[in-house]
Amino acid sequence: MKPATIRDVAERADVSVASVSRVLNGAGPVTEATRMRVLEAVEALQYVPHSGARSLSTSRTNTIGVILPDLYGEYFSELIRGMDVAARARGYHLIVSSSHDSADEASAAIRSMRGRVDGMIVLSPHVGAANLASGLAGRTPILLMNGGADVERPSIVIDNHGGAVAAVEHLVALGRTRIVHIAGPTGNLDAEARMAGYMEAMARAGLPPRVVEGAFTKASGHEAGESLAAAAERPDAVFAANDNMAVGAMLALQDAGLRVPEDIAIVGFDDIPLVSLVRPALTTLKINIAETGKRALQRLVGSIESAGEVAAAACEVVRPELVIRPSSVAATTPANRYARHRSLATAGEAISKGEHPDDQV
Amino acid sequence: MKPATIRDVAERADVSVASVSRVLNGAGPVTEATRMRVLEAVEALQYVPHSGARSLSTSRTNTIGVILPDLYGEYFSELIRGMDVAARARGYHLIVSSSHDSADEASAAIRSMRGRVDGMIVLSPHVGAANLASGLAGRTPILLMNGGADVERPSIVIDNHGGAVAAVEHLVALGRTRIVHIAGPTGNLDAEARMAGYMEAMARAGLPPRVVEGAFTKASGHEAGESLAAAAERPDAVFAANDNMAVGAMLALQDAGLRVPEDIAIVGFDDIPLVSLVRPALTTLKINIAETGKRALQRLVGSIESAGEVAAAACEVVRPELVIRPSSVAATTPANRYARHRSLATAGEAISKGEHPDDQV
DNA sequence: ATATGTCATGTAAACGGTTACACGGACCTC
DNA sequence: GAGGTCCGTGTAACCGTTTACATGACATAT
Repeated sequence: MKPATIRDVAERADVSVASVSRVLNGAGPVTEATRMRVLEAVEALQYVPHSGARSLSTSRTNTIGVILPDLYGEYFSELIRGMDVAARARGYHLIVSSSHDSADEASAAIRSMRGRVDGMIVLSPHVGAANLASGLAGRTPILLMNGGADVERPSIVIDNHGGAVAAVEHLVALGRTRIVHIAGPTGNLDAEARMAGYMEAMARAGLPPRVVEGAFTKASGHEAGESLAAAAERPDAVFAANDNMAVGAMLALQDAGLRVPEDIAIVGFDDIPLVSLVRPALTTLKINIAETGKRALQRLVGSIESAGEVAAAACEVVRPELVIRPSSVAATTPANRYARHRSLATAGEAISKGEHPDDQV
Repeated sequence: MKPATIRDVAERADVSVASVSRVLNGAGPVTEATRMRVLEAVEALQYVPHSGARSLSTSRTNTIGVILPDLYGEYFSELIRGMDVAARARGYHLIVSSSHDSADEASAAIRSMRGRVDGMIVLSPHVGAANLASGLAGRTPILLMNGGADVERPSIVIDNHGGAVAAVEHLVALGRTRIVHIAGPTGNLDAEARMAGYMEAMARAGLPPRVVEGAFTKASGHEAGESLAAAAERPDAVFAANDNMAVGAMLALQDAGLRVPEDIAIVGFDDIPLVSLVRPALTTLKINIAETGKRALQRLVGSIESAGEVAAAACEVVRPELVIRPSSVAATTPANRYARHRSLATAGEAISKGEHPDDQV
C-alpha cells in the first residue's frame, strides 16, 4: 500500500489540497472546523508530507550538512552534539559525513551533499581544503571550521597560536626549560599554527625548541613519549598539540618510570572530557567544544535565513583558555585530587551543564 | 542567479532532458559523443541534480536516519563512525538526531524524520520505546538497537545478560566474594539486563548481591565509588554496568587510597577506547562498537533494497567478549603495562584497524 | 436594493527530476 | 528494395508539495 498523499487527505476531509497544506503549515486562514477535519484525516491515513516534494516547491531542505575529517576521539563527538541541539531547536536536520582523511574524500562528500542541504559546515584541516570547499559548494552557503584563519569567508577558527604561546609561557613560568613539542600531522593547519606558537614563545623565552612528530592520535603520542623517555637529554616538560597525544605521551612517560609533573610536566590542547579523568588530570587549553559547534550552526542558519542580506562574512575567533590541572602543577593534597580538578576547571556553560553531566567530572 | 536545472543542461548540450538523465545515472544507452557534450554542459553550468526532485520521482531518498539517546561518551561516536563508513560505501547519507533522553523527544525526532529517510536505526533504551518506534515509523523500515530482545522486529541486541554473568564469574574465579554492582539508570533495558545477569550469577555462586545506583555517566560512577569507599563493609570487587561508570568509580576508589586491583577489582562493560588508557587499564566486556554500527546499517539497507521480499525479521545478538586487563588481575610487570594491554586486548577487525588507529592504543 | 470588503476555500501552475513510450535512422536479411 | 531489428534520442506524463490567483459566500456600508 502506497503512502497517503496530500490529495488523499484532502479527499477524505472533503476539502482542497490547499486547505490541507494551510492547516499543516499553519499558514493562511482556516476555519476551526476544517482544521479539525483535516487533522483527523491526517491521523486516520497516517499521512506524512513527502519532504522531497516539499523541498521541490519551497527549494528548502531544512537540512545542514557537516563534513568531518573523522569522528574519532571525543572532539568531534562533542562538536556534533552541540550542533545537533542547536539544529533541532531551529527545525533543522543534520547530515553528517565523517572519516575523510584526504582532500579527495572530503570533496566527494561535499559534492554528494550539494542539492540536499541548505548549507554546510566543513571541518577540513588540510591545506587548501578551504578553497576547495568553497569552490565545490557552489551556491550552497558554507561555514568553515578549518585551521587557517580565513578572513574572506564565513568561518570559525581557534586561536591556535595564542593558545600554544599560553601553554609555553605557563611551563616557562613553572621554571621548565627543556620543553618539547609533540606536533600534529603536517599539512594540518591547526597543528601547524600550534607549532608556530610554540616556536615563537620558545624563541621569546630564549629556549631552544625541540619538536617530535605526531599525528593527533593517542598512539602517536605514546610513541613520542617512549622516544622522549629514552632520549639522552630528557625534557622536563611536554606541550602536545592535542589532548589525545598528551594522554598517550603521559602514559608512555609514566610507564618509563617518570613522575608527572615532578619529573616532567605535560600540557595538552582542546580539553576533551577525557583529560580530567586521567591521573594526573591534564593541564590543557580549553575550547568549549559543544558550544563552538552550536555557535557554528547558529551562524550558518542565520546566513541561510537572511538569504540575500549582507551575510557578514566575518571570521570568528575562539580563544582557548588555559586550565591548570595537576599534570603541570603538583597537587597539594594528592589524596583529594578529584575535588581539585573540579574546582580548577572553569564552569561549563549552558550546553554542557544542562545536558551533558559528564563534562563536569 | 538560480541554480541550473536539468533542462538548462539539456539545452546547452543540445540534447533532451532524458539523455541528460541517462548520462547522469549511467542508465540507458547513450553515444559517447552525447555523453561528452552532456558532461561538459554539466561542468560549465555547475549543475547539481536537485535531490528533492529526484526523490519525488524515484521515491527514494538514499538517506538513513539514526535516532540516538545522546551522543555523549565514546560509545555512540564509535557507533556512528561504523555506520557512516558503511553508509557511504552504499551511497547512503546519514541523518543523525541525538540527545533524546525522554521517549517524547525520541518520538518527535522519529516523526520529523518520516518522509525524509528510507529507513531508520533507533537506539532507544527506554522501556516501551521499541513499540513506540515501530508504531511511529509507519511504513518506514526500522531497525531497533535498544536493549530488550525483541524477536518480532528486525533488531540487533547485545547479550547483556550473558556478559554480566561472564563478568561476575570472572571475579568469582579470582576469589572475590564481596562483589558490588553499580547499576545503570532504571528504565534502561540494557542496564536492567546487565543487572539481572549480575543477580543470577551471584545467586548461582552463593554470594549476596549488593547494588548501588548509577546513571551510566562518569559522574554517577564516581559518586558510587565514593560511597563504596566510605561504606562499613568494603567490597573487594565492582562490576559496573558500563565503562563510563567503571572509570568514574575507579578514580574515586583510588583517590580514597584503595589499590586496584589488589584491594578492589573493577570490571566494566562496552570496551570504549578510553578504558585501555586509564591506569590500571580496565577489564571489560568488549563489544565491537563500530562493527556493530556497520552491521546495523548493512542490515537496514539490505531490507530496504530487497523491498517486498521476506525481510527476515530476525533479532541478531551480539555477544560481548571478556577482555581481561590489569584492573582485575594485577600486572606481572608493572613497568611495562602498556605492552601488556595491547597483547591482552583482542585484535580489532577491519574498521578499527584500518581506519581508526586509536582503538589500538 | 446594490456596491464593497473580507475571508475561507478551491483551482491550477509551477518546482526539477525520471522514465514509459514513441519515433526515426542505420543496418541486416531475404 | 521491402521488411524487420536494434538502438539512440525525444516527448510528455507523472511524482507530491506549495502558493498565486480566482471564486463565491457573507457581512457591512451606502
